Amino acid sequence: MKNLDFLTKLRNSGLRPTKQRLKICEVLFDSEKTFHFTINDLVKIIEKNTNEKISLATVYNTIHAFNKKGYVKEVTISNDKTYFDTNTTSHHHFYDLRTNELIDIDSEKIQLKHVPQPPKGKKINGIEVVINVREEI
Amino acid sequence: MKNLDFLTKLRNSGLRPTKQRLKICEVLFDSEKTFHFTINDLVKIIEKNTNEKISLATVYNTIHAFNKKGYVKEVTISNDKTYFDTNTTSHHHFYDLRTNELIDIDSEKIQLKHVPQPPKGKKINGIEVVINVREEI
DNA sequence: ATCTAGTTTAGAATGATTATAAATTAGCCA
DNA sequence: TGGCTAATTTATAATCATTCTAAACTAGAT
Repeated sequence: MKNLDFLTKLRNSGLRPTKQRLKICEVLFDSEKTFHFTINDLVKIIEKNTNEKISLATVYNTIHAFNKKGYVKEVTISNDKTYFDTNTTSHHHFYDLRTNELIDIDSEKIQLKHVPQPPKGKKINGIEVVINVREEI
Repeated sequence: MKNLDFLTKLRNSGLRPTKQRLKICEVLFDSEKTFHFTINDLVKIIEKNTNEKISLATVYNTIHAFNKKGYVKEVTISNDKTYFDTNTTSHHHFYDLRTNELIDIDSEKIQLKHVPQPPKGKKINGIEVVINVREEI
């Protein structure tokens, strides 16, 4: 994706294309592969990349906005840090309990035999499967 | 379960049966049904129940010890609070995104068609399925 | 009854996240 | 283009869950 595209992508979603947001787009979406990150990871990547400071608050704001728009996806894995994923397609994860490493599992690789009936008055909003793993002994 | 049993249960696992730990056992394991709780929930329940203060640190310590022993189970659902479950059997959850309510799903109700191969050198340590739900519109 | 290691405790420290409010900037309009 | 306004960025403070600390207390052994 080109920088121009990020500009229109942002505009189209009602977000002003600021220098900071364009940089964040570049880091997140100009990569061959999708990846997982924390807010802190992202700040470090950007600052190393640009030699400029970016405010933590800006990164929080932007990532939350992107999450709402569906440009990134929050992954609920750990209770002490929030991870995000640039892979927004439906998929699942291996999670290494030792190293906190997250590894994608393609959606097709996991299928439930039966999807249980949701509680009365509630509608299913998504299914998350996490397979915890450890290094073999 | 009787108080005497908690005493031996604690002793057998190398935990001294203190007043605080016995009270925590009573609240957690003397219930008809299993339930989900946060540390704060538990402190409130105990203090209402006994009209005495219990230190937050004690509850953290004890629940972590119980978690290690497998007497409670940590549930990874939310990024901002840690939930525990007195149901330590293998099972899964509905999670209401609006109300943060957790509802058990029996293990038999959920089966994977295929369990994917774990990454090289890693061993599967457990599978967690969370079905997110919302109130119907 | 005494001693020691295990526990409890209040309060401080930490670390992620959110709130605040002042300074800056994008986009609009004349 | 210049100026206006609302959106955005920013540093910093505030919040909140959790962990740490070190002093006081207690269970269980001798």
